[in-house]
Amino acid sequence: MQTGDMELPKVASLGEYIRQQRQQAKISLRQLAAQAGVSNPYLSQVERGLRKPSAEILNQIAKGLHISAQALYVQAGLIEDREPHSDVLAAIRADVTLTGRQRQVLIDIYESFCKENRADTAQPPQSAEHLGDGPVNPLNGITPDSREG
Amino acid sequence: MQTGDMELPKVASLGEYIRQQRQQAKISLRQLAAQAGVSNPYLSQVERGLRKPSAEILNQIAKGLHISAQALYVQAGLIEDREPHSDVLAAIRADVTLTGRQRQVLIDIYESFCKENRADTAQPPQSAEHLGDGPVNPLNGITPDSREG
DNA sequence: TCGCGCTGCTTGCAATTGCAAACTCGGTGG
DNA sequence: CCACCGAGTTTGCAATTGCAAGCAGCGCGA
Repeated sequence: MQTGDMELPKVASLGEYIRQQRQQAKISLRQLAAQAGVSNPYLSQVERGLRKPSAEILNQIAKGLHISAQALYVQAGLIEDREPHSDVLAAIRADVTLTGRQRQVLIDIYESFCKENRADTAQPPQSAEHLGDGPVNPLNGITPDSREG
Repeated sequence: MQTGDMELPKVASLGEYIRQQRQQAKISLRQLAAQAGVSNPYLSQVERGLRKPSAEILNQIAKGLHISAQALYVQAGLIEDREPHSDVLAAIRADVTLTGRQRQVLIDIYESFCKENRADTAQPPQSAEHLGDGPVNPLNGITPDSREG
């Protein structure tokens, strides 16, 4: 492929995304490289968009970052953006192993994170209104089991 | 040539899957190669597991086969079929609006909750049960549903 | 019998991946 | 001052990807 005109920006955004996630996780490039099982110089090049990592490397990086490989694939433009942001709340509510109190804690934390991010970036990525904006009733249909001490 | 089929088992299943899908679609190798935008010999090698295609090629092949790229990635072992434990973890991991740190916090909290609850039900961690046939506990009314939807 | 087109497979080769080693820049302590 | 450590980067190099060209087998019409 000699005509490499439009290939660079794609991976650039991927690299920026990786770097962003890494810095938010407060770990160094070498640390992430070790956790992901890739070499540090290569990770550096990937983050700057100089190299286009293979799927395997991408997967390892995702593991090292503790994020889903799908998120990276979407960023890399390798798969279509499925559901922009899945129902974390729905999954939490549907988890029968959690006690009502635990459920409430998770929901509170998640919503506070969403709010934090919306205030932080000052640019809402997509329509995230249906999360904390509306009158979300975390206890709807779920009786707070007082079996938890 | 002695066809050493089992010499390269890793990608073999992926290649077989691609070939299967192609034959089910009733198209020739060259046709699929053209539709996917890859060379025919390379596709041949991929189908026989002699080459490990990059994510881009995989994506193009998925497009040419009119199947989801995710299916191919799963077959290639590049993404987990799904988290065996919970939908909550999957949802958290798939949420691209969270930062890595936030994600880790949520995961940690959720897992600690799970552990806490496991201690309640007195279920030991992973144990090789090939010796005694340790079946299920009779009182498990709230076993984590290990089936995805 | 040829030739033609189609199937898939094998062979070199340019380009790229991914790594080990070495390099640069800042901070800390002797 | 210099040694040391950790951050990220640069530099060659082995291994691999992915392709163009060419090869062998099979069915069909003349």
